[in-house]
Amino acid sequence: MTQTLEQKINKKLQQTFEKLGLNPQYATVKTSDRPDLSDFQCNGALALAKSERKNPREIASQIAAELEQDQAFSKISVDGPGFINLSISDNLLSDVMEDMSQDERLGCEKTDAPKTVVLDFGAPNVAKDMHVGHLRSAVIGESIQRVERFIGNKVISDTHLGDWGTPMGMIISEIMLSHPDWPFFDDDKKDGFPDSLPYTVEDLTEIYKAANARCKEDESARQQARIITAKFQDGHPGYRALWQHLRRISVDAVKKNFDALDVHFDLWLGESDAHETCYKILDLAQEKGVSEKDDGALIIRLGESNKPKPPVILQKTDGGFTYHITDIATIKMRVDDLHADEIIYFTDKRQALHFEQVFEAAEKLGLVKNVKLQHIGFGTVNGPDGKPFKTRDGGVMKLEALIDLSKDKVKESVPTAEDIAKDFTSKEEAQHYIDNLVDEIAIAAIKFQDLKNNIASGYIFELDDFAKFDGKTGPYIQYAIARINSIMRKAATSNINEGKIVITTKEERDLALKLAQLNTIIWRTHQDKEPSIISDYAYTLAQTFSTFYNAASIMNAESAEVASSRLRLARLTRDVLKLLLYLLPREQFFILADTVGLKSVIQTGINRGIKIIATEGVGSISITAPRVIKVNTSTKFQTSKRHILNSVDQRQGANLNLTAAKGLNKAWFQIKLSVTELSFEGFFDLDTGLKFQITNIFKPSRFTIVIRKVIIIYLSIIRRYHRLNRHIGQRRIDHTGTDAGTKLNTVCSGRNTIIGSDVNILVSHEQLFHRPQAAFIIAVEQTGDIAVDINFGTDF
RNA sequence: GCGCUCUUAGCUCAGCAGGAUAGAGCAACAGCCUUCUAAGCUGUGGGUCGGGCGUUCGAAUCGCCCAGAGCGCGCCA
Repeated sequence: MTQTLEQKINKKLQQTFEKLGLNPQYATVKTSDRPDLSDFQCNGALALAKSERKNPREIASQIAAELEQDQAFSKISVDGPGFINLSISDNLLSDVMEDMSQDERLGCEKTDAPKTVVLDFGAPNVAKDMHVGHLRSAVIGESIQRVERFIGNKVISDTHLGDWGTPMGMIISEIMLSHPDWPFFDDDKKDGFPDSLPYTVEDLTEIYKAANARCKEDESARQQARIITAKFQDGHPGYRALWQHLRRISVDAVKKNFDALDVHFDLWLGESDAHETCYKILDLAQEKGVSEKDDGALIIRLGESNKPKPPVILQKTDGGFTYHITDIATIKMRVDDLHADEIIYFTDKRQALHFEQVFEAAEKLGLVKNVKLQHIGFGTVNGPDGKPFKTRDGGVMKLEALIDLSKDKVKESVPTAEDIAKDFTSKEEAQHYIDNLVDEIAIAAIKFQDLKNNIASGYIFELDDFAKFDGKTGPYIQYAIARINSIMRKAATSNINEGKIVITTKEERDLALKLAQLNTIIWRTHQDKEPSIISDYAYTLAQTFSTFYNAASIMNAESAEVASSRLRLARLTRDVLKLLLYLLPREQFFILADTVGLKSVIQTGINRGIKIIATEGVGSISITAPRVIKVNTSTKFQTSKRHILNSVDQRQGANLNLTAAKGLNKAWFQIKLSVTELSFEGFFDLDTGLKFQITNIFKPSRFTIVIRKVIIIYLSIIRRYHRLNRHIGQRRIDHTGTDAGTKLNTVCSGRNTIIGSDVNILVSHEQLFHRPQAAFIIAVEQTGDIAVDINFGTDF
């Protein structure tokens, strides 16, 4: 078993503490809050100062002096009120990295006392649509399931179906109304019931809705449902047979849903399975003398007498069982049959009181002697108004509706099947590809939203933001993996091999230190049952890697040793990131990671907005136009001295008109084009690529037009072309319309300045992917009105 | 009425077994493509951590009070 860095340091510290006769309880380090001062810090001296009645700095100095002898530390200092700042030597760090990179478990500890952990999450109801709450429960539960398994616990996950209550009676009653002749409803029939039902899960939800509506307005229907519920729970053969079908149809559908989310259960038990045990609970309550009759119901009183809690109701006045007793019975079963050491529930935090009651009652019944019960409550998924996400008409947001909503959002930024048809053998195939893509992006994005925030706090579902690929998102993490994969591919072809890790730069050091935190992170996630710890770490690790990646080349390092070392570090980073994504669980993104070429272009061309920034004069106030302008349309702008006056939403053709107001001496338009976005607006011709054209600048003799960066774009494209070995985009630059009176505006002179009024560039789609942003700066000096038309399209 | 949770940058959120200069992402602004995927990197601006009192050498973090928001409270699950 390899030791993690933190463990190694703690061990050294403990020895020192013991040697000095100090309580080793405080001999722990944590990652430094001040990375400028040290790698790790120990606050033990501050804590000890109180009990030892000594000056904390004195204790700290004593410890520091002792540690000085150890070669493992490169720097030890006592700062502030008594922090011990420790920096470790590069040798130790590289040793730890070596261990980690050769360990299958990436240096992560496995528990030496495996426990049986029962996880209760998902909790769908038969014949009811799943809603966003189920989604959170499932995603969070699945993540914890994977973490627990990874650290070596035995996990039994149970979805705990809602398959037993009054809703069942309501549905049976509703079906009875429309098919009274069905054999299920023959009270005397004992067996030989039909072995299938002509219903789909959609039918069932419709039936439930109808039943619900009926019961809401009609007391006799309600009464009828209650009677049927009682008979059904009591074992009425026909109702039971019908119910079996209902349950199966629902479970099949729910399984499909969960599979799509990559959520899996060991057991599909439900409330029904606890029914028999409920009677045992009643006996047990009697035996322990903790229950009493109150208002006709059998209850257990909870809380202190001066501070009572709402009681648990074991049995209703009509003799029916409540979900209190069902949950208590389920605990008993999990303890007796599954030998659970821990039972963890993942539900909406609004159920916190319910579980408090159930746990306390279970305690009183003597069921929790050898088991730890825990309820992890999560916050609600909220809409833009900060309140629980509802459908437009105020109903509960269904899971499928949410996914559809997300898909629609994703579709906005993904090309249509027609756009990519040429890359596939048939249109159907293209459509299929796009549909899958939209599915995956949408679901992955939803899951990411669920896991990136602290689970207890709920979050606002930002439909506009969630499909973005920038910043703290899943794709960011994945992108780091993609880059590493790319490096490794290249390394393999250029015969560069991994080698011993040596620390030569700050960036390497930072990355290594970050990697060394893995074990702590996973164990903290286990302890807190908080997947966002992993998600957060994955993000910062990817960030640290990006900095490392940008700071120095891996393939072209100063020496072969450094290259080999960096390669190993990169590979280790990738392995860690993959593990983290697995634990989150977000494998979907891997589809993105290793793809190159057109499919990548499509997959990644999401939300690349077109920015239009018009700047007035030099050093003046910047004016920002509406952020995203779709260029299948024309948007008209007028600039004044301070701001754009109008953004007229008259869009036609592929023109973008910029108009400066009268009386301006100088006007600048800086137009940033996001090329991939264009490509998805129908101007993406797979054969000819995309053309930009800047044309029709009025009164060319009267002002200067400088366009720069165009050539830079072009050059970059050439480079990409050679590397990708794909067909080159053509390029044509015309200088028509330039006249002798044109003068160069030095302010924006670049090395590739073109003076002209017409520029055509043709770019191919592969290149667009790699060069998604192009910028033109058009500087205009004039006295009258200016208008610049920019055409985007393939047909000029 | 009783109870639970929350309030940190313009927005969405981290940080909370007390610790040294409160962090990210988005948005804004300025740079960076002849170099391993620019979905990126570097930098700038932006906060009296809802308010008050207390405990402490030291409080976003612990306690009390107040304000605001949300949620839950015996026969629905």
